[in-house]
Amino acid sequence: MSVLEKAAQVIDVLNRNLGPAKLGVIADEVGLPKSSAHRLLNEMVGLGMARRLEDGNYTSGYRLVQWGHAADLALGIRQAAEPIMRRLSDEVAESVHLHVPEGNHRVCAAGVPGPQTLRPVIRLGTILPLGVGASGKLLLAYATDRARAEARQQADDATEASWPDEGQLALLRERGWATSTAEVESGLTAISAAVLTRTGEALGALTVAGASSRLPAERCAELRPLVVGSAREIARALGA
Amino acid sequence: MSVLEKAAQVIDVLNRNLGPAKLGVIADEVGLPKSSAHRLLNEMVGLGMARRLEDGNYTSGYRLVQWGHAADLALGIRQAAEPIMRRLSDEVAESVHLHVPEGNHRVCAAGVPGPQTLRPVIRLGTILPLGVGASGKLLLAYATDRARAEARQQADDATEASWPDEGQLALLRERGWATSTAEVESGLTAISAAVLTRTGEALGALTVAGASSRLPAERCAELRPLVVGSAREIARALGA
DNA sequence: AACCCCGTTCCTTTATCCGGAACGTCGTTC
DNA sequence: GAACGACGTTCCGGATAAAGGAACGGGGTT
Repeated sequence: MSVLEKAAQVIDVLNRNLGPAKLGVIADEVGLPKSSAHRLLNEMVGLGMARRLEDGNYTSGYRLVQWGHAADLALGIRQAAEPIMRRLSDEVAESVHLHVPEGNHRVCAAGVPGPQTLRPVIRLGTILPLGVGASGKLLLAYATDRARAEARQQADDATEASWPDEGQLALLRERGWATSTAEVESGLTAISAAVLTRTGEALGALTVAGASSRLPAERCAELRPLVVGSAREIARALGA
Repeated sequence: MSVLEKAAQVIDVLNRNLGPAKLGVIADEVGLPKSSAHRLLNEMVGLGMARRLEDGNYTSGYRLVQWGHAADLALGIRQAAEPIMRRLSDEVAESVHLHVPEGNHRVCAAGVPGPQTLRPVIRLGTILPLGVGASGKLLLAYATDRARAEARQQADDATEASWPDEGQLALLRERGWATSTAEVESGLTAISAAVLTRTGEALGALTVAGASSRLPAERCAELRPLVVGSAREIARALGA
């Protein structure tokens, strides 16, 4: 295993615990001998990827924030989309996500938490499969044949069983929106609208998601035009 | 030179250009033979640190966004401080920064851009020296003797010449605020207030910065209580 | 068609990384 | 207060991954 991969795992551990972690714990979780973990962490501290607190524990370093911020700017999407998403979130009083396609999966590129206590947690950069959930199916409909085939291959049995056929995908492409209930998780309902370029490619999928009890069919129908409208607005803001 | 360091440099190049970069350019800037750069980038793409676009160019990957976001949460400061900073920025119509001490320098931990076209650029994670600028001097005043000595050693000649003596530092500690004009850059004025724990340690320095022409002495005096008040509020929000 | 610029692959040398073992240091227990 | 245990740190020879020169492929240009 390469150093880079190990470093990535260490960072993941540091971030997962959302708090300082001891050397031993890190070494354990990554599956490294203490001495190796020690050497690696020392180097990472030197490069600013990690920090060492006075009490000896390790945490994420400023360099990660720097990189993330810069990468955000490079992607650009977040800056353009978040104001619009925030407004939508206020209007519908639910959490709003934006997923972008990336190879044969999708990545969370922006998110605004809703006012509810029970709400989907937003974690930027999280990878989710195509084909699952409202935005998953929607992005699948716009994906290349190759990405679609790969995504299907990676799907688990349950997902594979309910895989949308060509007709359904064509319908989704025509409408530009999708809904899902209990696909990603039981109790979770989502309404998703495509953010399209002028040429009809999908830049991303804008999604309102919340507890199913708060989002029955009629409420979804109410929300749908708002989601579709905001998605169009984001597309415009991106110059598409 | 270690792989990790090279990877960090590659990421910096990817972020600096704020746009896709070609293999050759990256290899060049990092000072690596093409074949080595190629191998490294391939691995980074595999780990999600970089992405390859259809046209063959490389960009930052989603993993960086993920890490940055998580590191932000881990630090916690930004979440607590930004709403207060946004309000302050609205009130004073200038850019607002928050710097935290880290070893013998300071790091930009949060920022809200002001409405002006001519305004200091905010780049999270940027490292600045102690002792220079309003927040630099302020944080220097609260720094440990060791950090102070190290910072002084690293200072350039001009900075060294105007290095604050013990008396000045004591004054800054007593007041809890500082101003600077043309210290970091000519034409740039800043007013900074310390964010303190209950025990009197500095968690950070809150700074309003803008063009000197918009911030003459009397305007600074006007702004000062607002900055100090917001800094106190952030301290309270952080549970200090 | 010939050329050139880039990216890609290959392969051996080399330098880096690995991790067990031994050591220090602090806090805990008897 | 001595012995123990947990945890971090240092060291060093062997294992391994990284390096980069060289040769190849392919798309665009003169």
